[in-house]
Amino acid sequence: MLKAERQKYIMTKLIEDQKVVTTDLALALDLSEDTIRRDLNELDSKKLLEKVYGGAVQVSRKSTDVFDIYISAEEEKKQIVTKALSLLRDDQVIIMSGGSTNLVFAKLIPANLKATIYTYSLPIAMQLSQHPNIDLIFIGGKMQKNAMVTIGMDVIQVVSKIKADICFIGASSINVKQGLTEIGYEISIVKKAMIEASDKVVSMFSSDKLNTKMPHSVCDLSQLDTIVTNLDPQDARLEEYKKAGVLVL
Amino acid sequence: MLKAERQKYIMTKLIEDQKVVTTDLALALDLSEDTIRRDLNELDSKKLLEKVYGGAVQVSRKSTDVFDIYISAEEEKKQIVTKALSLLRDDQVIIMSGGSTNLVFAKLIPANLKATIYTYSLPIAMQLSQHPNIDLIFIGGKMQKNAMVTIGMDVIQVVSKIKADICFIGASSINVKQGLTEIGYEISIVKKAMIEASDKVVSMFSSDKLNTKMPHSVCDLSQLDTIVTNLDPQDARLEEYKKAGVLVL
DNA sequence: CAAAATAATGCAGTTGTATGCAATAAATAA
DNA sequence: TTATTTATTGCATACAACTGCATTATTTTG
Repeated sequence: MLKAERQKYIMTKLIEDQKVVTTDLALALDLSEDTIRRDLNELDSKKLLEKVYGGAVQVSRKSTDVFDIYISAEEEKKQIVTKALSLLRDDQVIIMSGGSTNLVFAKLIPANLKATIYTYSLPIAMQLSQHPNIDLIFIGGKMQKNAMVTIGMDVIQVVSKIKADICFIGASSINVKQGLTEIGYEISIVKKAMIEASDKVVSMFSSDKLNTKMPHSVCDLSQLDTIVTNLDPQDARLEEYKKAGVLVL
Repeated sequence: MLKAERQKYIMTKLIEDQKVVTTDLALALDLSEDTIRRDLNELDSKKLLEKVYGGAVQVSRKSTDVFDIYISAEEEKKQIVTKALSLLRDDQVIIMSGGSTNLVFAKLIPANLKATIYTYSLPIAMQLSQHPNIDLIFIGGKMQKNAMVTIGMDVIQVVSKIKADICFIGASSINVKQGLTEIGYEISIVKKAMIEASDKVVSMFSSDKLNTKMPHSVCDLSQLDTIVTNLDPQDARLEEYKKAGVLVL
């Protein structure tokens, strides 16, 4: 039995019984108590449980943040979205797609901004529901569960009736020739509708998305007004995008 | 045997067994462990699996709980909703209102249940998006931000078109004369629509809601099929409800 | 087609990790 | 308090993983 497997077992048992006992685990897994203790210490230091004399108990939930989604390279994303905050104005109507970059953006929207935001992403809606001055409208439909966004015709229908000032689109892939492309067909058509519905189109992404390609086209560069990346706008890698008429922040 | 073929085999085995062991794979594929390790490293860097000491395991589905909402008296609520799990069947169409009791219910729905669930509560949708076998449909509209639910005509319109087998309604207040009542007008009409749309109506709440009253009527007792509380069904406080024809769990 | 470049594989030596055991320390229970 | 249980520490052993290198396929190029 692998160590990782064993620790998973311990976590499962912990959730079932609310606690685990060192000696019981050693018996059940046919291992020395020392090993179990080492596992418990490890899991404890990862804050996945709390070690106590004789075993371990569940970790008491924190309460500062409403939810707990892992965001890779969060610092980098903060830098990106901070640049985009300058695009926000009071009384705008905004559409936001899903994606962790947009989620970071939602977290950083200043508390005094008054605006109307449409979104179809659950985490973003959760985040924005904490904001005191934003009118929030969730676009319903069938959920794509892993991404926690709604998709399909219901979404398209609602989006196509919005008259938005600006939309913020997450990007899976972008390159000069094909523009924005997506891995999923359904997401691609939703994003097309977002672009149709908005006066201004902004996309935020990190530089590793540059010059990559996915199967389903969203739009070409001419339809993007602004892109925001972690690179300096003067960076050579962005040269071609600027030539195509896109504003680079 | 091609490398690609081999890696496919590894991925298949990983899904079957939840894990793979380096030495076993080397034996089964008649290759050195080094080669297997190189494969595992490759697949790891593609994030298709997670390499661990001795082998590899499946990529950890984000932490079990995606978010972190404080639920008062969670243990009591667990006891209530556990009783209600017996009402669930495969292939049902279900509508769920918001509320922390329903959220606890959502957490405890067995992983093997296959059903379609409509909801207009963000936390419940987040929770259910973790469920492997549920078709989830979110009912969009304007968000009532403190409660994290959508409300208004958009919601009513969608709900009134659903043909549901069963709905689970959280209760603010219930008493024998007025039935279910709510503090907010908008929520009350959404719940009315839910009841219209469902063959069977279930409400779960703790006993402190019994014999209390709010301004806006939802329905009277005759429209409720089942109520689920923390009390023993034989408890005297539930006598009148049973006389009114409600099934008490 | 042959030659060259590239990739894949296995091997040996080294490094790192996991585990159990024994001795000792700390915490709990009587 | 003492006795008992549980934890910690250092150490030895076994095994897994990594490194660099040689060998063999495979692909690319002239």
